[in-house]
Amino acid sequence: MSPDTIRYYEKEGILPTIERDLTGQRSFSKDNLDWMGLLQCLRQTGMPMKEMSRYAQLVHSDENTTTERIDILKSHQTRLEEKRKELENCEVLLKYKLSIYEQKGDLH
Amino acid sequence: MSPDTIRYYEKEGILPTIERDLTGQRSFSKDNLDWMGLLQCLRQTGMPMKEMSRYAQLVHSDENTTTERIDILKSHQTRLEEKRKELENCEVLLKYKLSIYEQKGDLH
DNA sequence: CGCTTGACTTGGAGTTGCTCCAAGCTGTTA
DNA sequence: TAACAGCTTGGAGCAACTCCAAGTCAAGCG
Repeated sequence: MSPDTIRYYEKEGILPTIERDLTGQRSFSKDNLDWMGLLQCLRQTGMPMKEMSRYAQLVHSDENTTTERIDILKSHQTRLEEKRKELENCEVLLKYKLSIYEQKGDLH
Repeated sequence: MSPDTIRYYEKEGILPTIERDLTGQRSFSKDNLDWMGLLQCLRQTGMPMKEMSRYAQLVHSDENTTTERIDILKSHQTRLEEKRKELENCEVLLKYKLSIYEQKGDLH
């Protein structure tokens, strides 16, 4: 995660305000790093900011928000399924195109 | 593909200017549709516009651009590999989180 | 010790890739 | 005939970064 991205996430409230050392630079706690790992994982695989934001809100809430959190994670699982299918389709198409280029050398 | 996206791709030169019928609406040829299918496939799986743009340019070029086209497609294959790994990591993490929610009910 | 290099800090502007909007035209269906 | 769906346009808006200039600081090197 780039410092720019971190600042952006802080501003959006998805990351907590991270502690600074004596010179004013961010110093990440183990907890911070774990949370950032999860965020990165979710974001990389296409969860929208709004959903991550909501999840962060739930995590920091006092109330029992377990069921909604589970809903969010499960709906992300189905998103992963779709992404996997897209990847597989694309792989098949690429292999086909490449096999044609190897044989003949022209076809878009 | 939404009409908005199509217009955008036309403007960027990734789609050719598509023929219109008597009433001025786009009428897609089989060729158009094939090409759009490929674009959608590549885009969904994370190829940047610039690269698609370059590929489109090569396809419409008179010269023999086969080797560069192959390079582009192969480099996209490795991109797919990375994406697959990201998906798998995320899947593992989600399963872990969900298992914990099911047991205990709290952990971000 | 001084100097350079590199990585961070800030607010704000710029970029990518759509996505939506208002206003208008066309063909279909009731 | 009237309403409706779906297209057309240029241009505005949006998500999620990404880059920029100007500045601070710590470590490494001669």
